[in-house]
Amino acid sequence: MKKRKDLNDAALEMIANRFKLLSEPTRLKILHTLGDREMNVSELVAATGANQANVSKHLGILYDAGVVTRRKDGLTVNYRVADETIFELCDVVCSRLKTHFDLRRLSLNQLLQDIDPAAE
Amino acid sequence: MKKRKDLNDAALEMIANRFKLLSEPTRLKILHTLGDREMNVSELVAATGANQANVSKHLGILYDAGVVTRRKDGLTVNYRVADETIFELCDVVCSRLKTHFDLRRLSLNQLLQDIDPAAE
DNA sequence: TTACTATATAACGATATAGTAGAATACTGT
DNA sequence: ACAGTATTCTACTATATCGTTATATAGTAA
Repeated sequence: MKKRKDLNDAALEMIANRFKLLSEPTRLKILHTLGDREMNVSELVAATGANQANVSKHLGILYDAGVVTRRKDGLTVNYRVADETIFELCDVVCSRLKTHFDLRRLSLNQLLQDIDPAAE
Repeated sequence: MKKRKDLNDAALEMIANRFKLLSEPTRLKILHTLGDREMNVSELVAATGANQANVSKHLGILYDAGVVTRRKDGLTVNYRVADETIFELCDVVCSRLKTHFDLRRLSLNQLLQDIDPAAE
């Protein structure tokens, strides 16, 4: 009983950690810049406009979490997204945000029409 | 072009904020305790074992983000999950974690068998 | 070896936020 | 009005982490 509770808490913590990975704009930008391609750090720095050390740090975090793979090739290190569910998660959030905004826009239009039915 | 980049950055930030909501174990616990029911703060405090002020604070955060609705009834305040995509997101993460562990278990079994084929 | 490049790491300041204790608010019943 | 209860709000501490600068490491080429 206590054990089960602990297990659940541990599971919740793992799930939370997964979400925390995606809760930073810079990391999301790196992941979406990567897409399904393989890119090295310099390319990611150029594409994202972020600081090199910062990009490297975030890539390290993503690598430790198993979200990206790393392939060393001479001087450069190539990264690639290893966990496709990342994009699935982002899609769900995007859809949700979109419908949210659509609903708000509808409400706004309704409000505007209530205020001045003649206007278009 | 610059405008589009800014827009994208804004979008990424909104998505990141959405994930940040789910990146705290206590909030996840509250949401999963709620499920599809309506519960008041005291019930959530009892069910989660968290501090009352803490539960209230997290509920406020979730309310501001539109994840839960709030219905006042006399002394108590009843909360309910308003954004079902939350559970969809958690499901995706859970599946991912499960397959991850399954793969690790398979690798481990393979390793054990490689070491000692006679053992079962 | 020396110079150069790509990446990772260390150390630091700034910021954000979780959790908590206590005060303040809102409602109910007497 | 008064007492009691449910909830929120207000500081406050502790911790985590982002971004940055400077440095270290690893590979390449001369």
